[in-house]
Amino acid sequence: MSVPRAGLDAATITAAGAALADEIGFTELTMGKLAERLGVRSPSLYKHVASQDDLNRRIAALAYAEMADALGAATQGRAGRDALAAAAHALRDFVVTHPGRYASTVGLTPTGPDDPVATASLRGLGPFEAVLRGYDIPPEKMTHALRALRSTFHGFANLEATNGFQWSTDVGESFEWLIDLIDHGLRHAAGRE
Amino acid sequence: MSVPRAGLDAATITAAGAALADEIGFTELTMGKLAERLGVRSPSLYKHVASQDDLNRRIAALAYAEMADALGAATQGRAGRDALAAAAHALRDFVVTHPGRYASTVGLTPTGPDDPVATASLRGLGPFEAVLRGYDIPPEKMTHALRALRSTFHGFANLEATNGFQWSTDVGESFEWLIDLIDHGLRHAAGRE
DNA sequence: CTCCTTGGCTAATTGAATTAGCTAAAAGCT
DNA sequence: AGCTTTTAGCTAATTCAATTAGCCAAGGAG
Repeated sequence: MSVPRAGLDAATITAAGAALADEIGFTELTMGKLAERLGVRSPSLYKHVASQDDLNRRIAALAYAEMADALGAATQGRAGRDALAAAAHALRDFVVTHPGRYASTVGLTPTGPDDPVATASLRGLGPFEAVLRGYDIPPEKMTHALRALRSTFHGFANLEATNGFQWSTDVGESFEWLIDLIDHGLRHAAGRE
Repeated sequence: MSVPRAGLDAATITAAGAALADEIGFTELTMGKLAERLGVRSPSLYKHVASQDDLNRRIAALAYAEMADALGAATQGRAGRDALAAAAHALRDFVVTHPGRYASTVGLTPTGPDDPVATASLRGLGPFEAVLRGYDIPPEKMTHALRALRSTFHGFANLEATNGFQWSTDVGESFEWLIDLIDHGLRHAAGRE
């Protein structure tokens, strides 16, 4: 009796896992549910990914890569406050649209410098670096500025994603306000010594 | 044969859980390990807490309360950039000293406005509000400013806690730089219209 | 001293990850 | 086409943590 193969591979599984995580929530993602989604039994997944942790890392790496692309596209041809706002909005959109993917990136400690997660998260910084280039930050301060941008926008995204904001005051407005705050801070930083 | 009771209650269990989470990592915290630490069998814990999720929420609420106390103490009698820096450092210290407690607060969606987690996290904002009072922020912008502070410092703490910073450039220095950035941003916000 | 509530225990259930070992599908080779 | 080898998917079995059921004694109330 011919039963054709499913034709799975790590990339397909990772993509399906990311999609499912977006639908049902990252913490709800399970090998069993993912297998079912792919029309396969859970042990079969282990022919392509080593473990659930491995799967999670692959999803996170994918998410970082997609974020980098989205940020890169959004900031193309823009500079200064314009680029900053575009990057911030692109990141926020990504988190809203792909909550599961985003959650996969939160709280994952890279195992080492060669970990795909580490590499991908580094690559995700590229667009932020491009944004900063428009601010004349002294080169030796670049790292600080980069870290500041990451902290700020990931912090906001994270709070928003977990319902951390309680009152009803418009969150979008707060976001614009935050962009202004950072813009002025960076502009000032460009000036000092 | 008299076997004396352990004399547990929810508060004791929560405290022990928080301490254990700090030691072995929040994700490693398990009902079994916690029970063992308390010299009791795991089903016994269910006489005091409803589930692991319930336990996690209690730990998170405890963590928020402790953070609020630490921030409050640190900012006592300070104002302006001074208060800002004190709050930021206190938060960072807390995260470094109590990684498990901090992790418990990340990614927990409050179940409702009456959720102890929600209440405690709100209470945790008090000190930030006090800091902002030293900046003459227009009252209608206060919410935005509060959200900005939370985003920024939680974002930094989170990245640091998960090894998100890769290069060796001194993280403490980046932290100081970030404080400056926010300080100038807030000062500017106080001025505009 | 007796009754009643309640905290802790053992045994059993459930659900998810993961491993072992089998078989047939693909892919290569002649 | 036939033969061999690799490998993807399957079922069965294991492990481990959460949780529930049901028992019993400890400790407080009268």
